[in-house]
Amino acid sequence: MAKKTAVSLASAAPARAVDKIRATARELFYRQGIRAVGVDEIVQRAGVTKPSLYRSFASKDELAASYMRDYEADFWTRFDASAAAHPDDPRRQMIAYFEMLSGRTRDGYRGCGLTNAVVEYPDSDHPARKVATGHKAALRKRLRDLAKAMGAERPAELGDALVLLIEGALVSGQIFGKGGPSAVLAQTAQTLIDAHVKPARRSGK
Amino acid sequence: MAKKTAVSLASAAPARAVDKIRATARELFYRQGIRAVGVDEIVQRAGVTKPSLYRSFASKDELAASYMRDYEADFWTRFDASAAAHPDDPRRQMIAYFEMLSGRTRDGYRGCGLTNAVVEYPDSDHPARKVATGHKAALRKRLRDLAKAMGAERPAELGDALVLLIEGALVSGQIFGKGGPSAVLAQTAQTLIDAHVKPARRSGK
DNA sequence: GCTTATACGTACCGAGCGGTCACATCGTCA
DNA sequence: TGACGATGTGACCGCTCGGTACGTATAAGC
Repeated sequence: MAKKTAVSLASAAPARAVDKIRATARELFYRQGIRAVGVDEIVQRAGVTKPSLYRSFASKDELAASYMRDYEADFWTRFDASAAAHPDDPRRQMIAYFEMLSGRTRDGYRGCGLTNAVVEYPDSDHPARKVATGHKAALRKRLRDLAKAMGAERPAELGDALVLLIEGALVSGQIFGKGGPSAVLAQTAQTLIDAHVKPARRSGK
Repeated sequence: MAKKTAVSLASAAPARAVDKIRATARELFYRQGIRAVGVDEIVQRAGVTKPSLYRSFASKDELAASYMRDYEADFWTRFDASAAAHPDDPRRQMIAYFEMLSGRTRDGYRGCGLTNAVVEYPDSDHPARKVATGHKAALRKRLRDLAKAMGAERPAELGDALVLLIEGALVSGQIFGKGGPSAVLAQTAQTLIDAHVKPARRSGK
């Protein structure tokens, strides 16, 4: 009842099988890990059937790769949101991201889906791992560009230091849980930036 | 031939089944991940049989927990070696560890077995995860103590910053491989320590 | 020499895995 | 009305998973 026509009325959920699969796989893969979740569980929780899954995805590995792409898109959405809050101030952009991340990695955080996938699949040929490592390379470049924009003396070094810090926060969140070391995240980033962006023309603080 | 009596002649290898299982499981679990390795593969590569495994370990999960304990012992061996090289100089001890770690996380590094296990097993009841998180808590405390010994103004904060850095290096090593951000590891640690251990009485540099 | 305990192997189990098949059903648009 | 695309049904595949019942070799102890 009341669930009829009007298919393309923007977000008037048609709820296609493939979309339900993506959403469910995403939730289960992220929460429990990719290897730990079977395709049967996915289709059951999604309320669809296995042939529907394999009509849209060539294999479980490809579904995992698709999950990676979706996760990556969300990552950049969050990352860009921090940047958009402070236009023309790369330093504040960076700190804003770390503050957001500090909050995110505190509670029942399960880490970064992309980092977790790299850990789960050491084989560099795995489609999910390829997406994940590609994203990390892009993030590394982005941080280096940001470091350059901040006026760091050696941008590549500051960028890499921030990579280490971010990955550390991502993984420490799920190791230590609530009272974990992520509380010092933003302050630590601040310290590193201060050390690399020396004297003249510091925007924040 | 020549492989008879003399069982307890110290290290005159009797090569018991359980030892071969531990060594093989360790190698496979570390390289491929715990979930990715079946008990059949372990016993086959170890040259033993399944009942031999289950006579020494209650389950695969318990074997994984045993692997965690072995890995942890090796971790502390490496950690203590860095410390022993610079007695009575906590600052140099810490830097020495980071330098060693920077080298380790460069080549075909597969990350920290303990961290990887936490990622693989999000369920906090899993025996392997319990060992791993227990170890990480001990490491955190150890770093805090070291920060205190260095004379840090806020030891807990420096300790936690170093936790983030270490975990970041551990996981970045397997994400980025050879040219990864671990190259800046020791320098970054130095920067953080310098910022926390303020003016008077700095040993190194 | 016979027993006993220790250490190990052969063969097997039920269940779940990822993946596929032929066919039935439903709603949509022409 | 008829054809089409998307989905569900239910059965099935070969394989691998973690785990076990039971038989066998060996070396020490009396």
